[in-house]
Amino acid sequence: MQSRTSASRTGRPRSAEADAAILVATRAALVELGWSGLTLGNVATRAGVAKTTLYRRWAGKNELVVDAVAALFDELELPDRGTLAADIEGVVLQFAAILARPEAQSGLMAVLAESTRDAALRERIRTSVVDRQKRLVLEGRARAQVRGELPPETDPSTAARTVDLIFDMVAGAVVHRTLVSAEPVDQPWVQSFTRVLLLGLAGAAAPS
Amino acid sequence: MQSRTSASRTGRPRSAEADAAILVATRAALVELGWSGLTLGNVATRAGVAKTTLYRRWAGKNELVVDAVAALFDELELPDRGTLAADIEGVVLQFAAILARPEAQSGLMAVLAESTRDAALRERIRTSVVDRQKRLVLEGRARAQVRGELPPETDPSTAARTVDLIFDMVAGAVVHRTLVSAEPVDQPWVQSFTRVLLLGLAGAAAPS
Amino acid sequence: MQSRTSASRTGRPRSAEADAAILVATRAALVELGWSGLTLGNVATRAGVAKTTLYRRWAGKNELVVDAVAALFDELELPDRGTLAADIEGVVLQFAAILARPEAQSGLMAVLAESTRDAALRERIRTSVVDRQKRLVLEGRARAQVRGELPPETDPSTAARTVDLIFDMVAGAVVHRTLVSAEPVDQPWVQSFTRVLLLGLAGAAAPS
Amino acid sequence: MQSRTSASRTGRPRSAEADAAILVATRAALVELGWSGLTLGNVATRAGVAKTTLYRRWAGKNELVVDAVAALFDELELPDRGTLAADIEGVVLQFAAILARPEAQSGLMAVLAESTRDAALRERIRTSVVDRQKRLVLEGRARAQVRGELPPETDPSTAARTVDLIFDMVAGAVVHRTLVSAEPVDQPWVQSFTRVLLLGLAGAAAPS
DNA sequence: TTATAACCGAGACGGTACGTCAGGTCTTTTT
DNA sequence: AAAAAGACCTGACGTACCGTCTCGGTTATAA
Repeated sequence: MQSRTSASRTGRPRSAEADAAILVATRAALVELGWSGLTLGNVATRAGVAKTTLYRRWAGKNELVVDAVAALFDELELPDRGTLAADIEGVVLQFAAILARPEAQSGLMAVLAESTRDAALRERIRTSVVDRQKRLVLEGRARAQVRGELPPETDPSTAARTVDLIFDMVAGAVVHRTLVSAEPVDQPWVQSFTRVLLLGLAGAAAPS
Repeated sequence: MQSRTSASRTGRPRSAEADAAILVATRAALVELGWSGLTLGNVATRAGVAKTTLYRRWAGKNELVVDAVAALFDELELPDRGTLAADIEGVVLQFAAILARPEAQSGLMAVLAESTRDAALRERIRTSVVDRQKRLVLEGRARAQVRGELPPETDPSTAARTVDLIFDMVAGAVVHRTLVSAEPVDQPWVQSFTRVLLLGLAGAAAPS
Repeated sequence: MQSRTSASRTGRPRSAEADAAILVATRAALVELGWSGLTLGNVATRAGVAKTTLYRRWAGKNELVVDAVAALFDELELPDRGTLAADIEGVVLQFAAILARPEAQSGLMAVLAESTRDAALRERIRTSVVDRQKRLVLEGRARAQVRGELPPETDPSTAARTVDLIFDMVAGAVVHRTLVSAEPVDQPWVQSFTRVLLLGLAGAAAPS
Repeated sequence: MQSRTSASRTGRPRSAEADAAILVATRAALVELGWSGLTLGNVATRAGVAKTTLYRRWAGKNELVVDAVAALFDELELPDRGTLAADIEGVVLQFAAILARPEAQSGLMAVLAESTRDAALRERIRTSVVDRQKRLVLEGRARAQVRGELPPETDPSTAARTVDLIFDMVAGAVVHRTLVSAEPVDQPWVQSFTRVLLLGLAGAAAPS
């Protein structure tokens, strides 16, 4: 999240309550006001905290919102549903449920927009949000390999490229349907999508 | 874009040059300053136009940027490359080329973020940007049906759902790879992606 | 008021109605909005006239308001009330009645404020407003001399200085009471004032 | 001048230097630009202060100018010159000297014009400017009564009306000569004026 | 137990951009 | 050629937030 350069032994320690209150207030403000309407002064007031306290911990609006939104993705899990298809459907629905929240929608997209011009922000998003999602793809593949649904990978670099492709296809499709098409990611859509994806991957793995 | 309620016969007409200069200036400002750095005052100065002239035509930053970015998608075309796979690869590369431009990246994402809280803006984006892309999917399918690569659709509602699915998968994957993964959409990736997509669609069309 | 350089024989003649309508509208706007709230656009709309028509006749807000307010002073008259004291009381009451009007108060003072930095405006005010008042002092003195209440003047320059002094004392006291003290110029006040003034002048004319 | 509703103990205190710098800058701007040319942005720049700092202390141009000009009248004094006539001549010359300053001329008149439509502003002018002048009239009368030049007042309400009359006559005549007639208030004029005034008052006090 | 150090709230500070408005000018069609 | 209409440029308006700073005060560890 944020840290002081070195652990100072002396002085009053930072309030842990303040941190939590600020993140809660940030999400509430995102829901009510959206990204553009969110101001740090407003967040500070909601959190019952001075503006300086906020700036002591985060560099600005972008960083704060990344942390506030990243927490939403902590709940992403991959319970074993027995088959690869069921696992994928499960995680897609979870992901869609998070994306459907207003604080995620406006916050995440706006922060991505800013990240196109800010490498540090992009890195922060990657570690806080993206990698947390990608890990599920890796877990799912490993589990499917144990089950025998997928062959063990031979070439590591090919395998990495395939994971990236799957990740972009899954996350991209869900994000696009939610935010651009503004259509619900419901059970029928998820089944159709999963079917196309798995059949495509299976076909591509076979000799052309 | 924008229009007066009724064609007023009298009075000085609006300058067409101003319109063009403003959109050009907006794209230039997006490239140099990004979404958050872009100010309407700066755009007006670049365009050699008064701020009021700008506000007379657009309601605000969002609307202006939508129009400025939408023009980029006018160049999307679907030349006949002989096969469905080649057509898809061609349009994906075109789409990726547009998305790779800095003015499209920061502008488009930010405007999408705002659109999550503004229905009118969402509609404007749909008509100006999204539908222009979706049209290519429809054209591509029709052409493939003529070639015999795809069967003619039987149920119209199923067909529409399939088109939507394809659109979200194609556009979503490209957008996600470009903006979130920040990896290039190059020839190898496009070929892998197209192969998975087409095999998946073919398999899904066949009886399960 | 205003004039074209030469009587142009050709072209559409200026509307005389427009002139009157503009001045009426200006006074109405002064009453409703005051000096600072008065805008030329508003005046033009009230008068049913285009803004250009207005600028063709007056150079700006100051000049327009001077003309609009000057018309109020046309009604100043000096009917013969039989004695010098009665004449003075009459004209003071008339003057106070005009000053009590809201269009005169805010308009006149503001224009005077501007005139401190604009010689042309000061001259315009003198000819349009001030001289019209001063004339009454001259008439009153002449009438009093005919009646024998005042001796005929001997030294013209002394006489001129005396007229100026009287004028500043009369107009100044009325203006100050109305606008600064914000107290009414009523019958008792006028009588007290006139008594002090006339006794003072009589005493000063006598050898000290 | 201005004050927060209650003395807040916490928070950064307001800069006293800023206050002084703003008032100095306001007077300088009045001299250079006049009332209509004065803008709060310009004042802020001159004072080396942000525009918001200015608005935090004053509600607008009118209030600021009143305070800036009021300070000029702090120097009004009534040194004992031995006789009532000399005292009057002294204070009139002082008052005229202040009025002759360009910052007083344009600022004061314009603010008076605005005050005709703004009771709060009128009250502010009264306490800041007018009462400071009127006090001199009271002091002068008291001193003359001690000297025996004037009888002690019998009826308080008559006395008050007389003070008001004197005040309007003195201040009105000086203001009118300075701003309307645009003639200098020099020694000869002041002597003539004082002579008329005192003789008039003496005559009026005697039985008619 | 007393420094000392970092924290905390409050709120003023110098700035930047906002979106609006008025002042004047210019361009078009109509009279 | 004047008129009505309305777009145009300029520049000020008053507001909102920004991110920084200066206060008076509050916890902590360290001497």
